[in-house]
Amino acid sequence: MLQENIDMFDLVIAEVHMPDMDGLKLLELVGLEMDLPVIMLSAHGETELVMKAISHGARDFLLKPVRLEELRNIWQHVIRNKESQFVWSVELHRKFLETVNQLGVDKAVPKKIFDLMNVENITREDVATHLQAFFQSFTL
DNA sequence: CTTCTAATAT
DNA sequence: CATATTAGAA
Repeated sequence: MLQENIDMFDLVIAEVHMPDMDGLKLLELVGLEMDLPVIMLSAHGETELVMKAISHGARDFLLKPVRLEELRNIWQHVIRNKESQFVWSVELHRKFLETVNQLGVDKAVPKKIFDLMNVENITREDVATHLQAFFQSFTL
């Protein structure tokens, strides 16, 4: 599945002990052929095993039973690295300001600014957040 | 149902 | 601090 559809996966969580393929081998394969974080899973926390997994490139090592919280944390880390954080360059901010002025401060609402700016890789939410921060800094 | 916005989380 | 996410209002 991985080899056919890399794009569909963000994260691999693999049991160390598997019927046919050794979890460590999978780890090596994935690490070698694709750029996916792999998390190893096992019922036993033998130091040797854990260290082996880590040194083979595992991002983390989970012990069964896995608590929901751990899973949550890991997922969030993966997401965070995956989607780079939006950054307001000086030019972008300039454009933003122009647009706001053009609309009139009272009529400047995220959707309108967003539509008018017409910038790639930007979302309405990005604009909304920036607008919020902008007003906030203004009232300081 | 979409969008806004204050509050809150990261 | 800057940006992201959420909740509840509009």
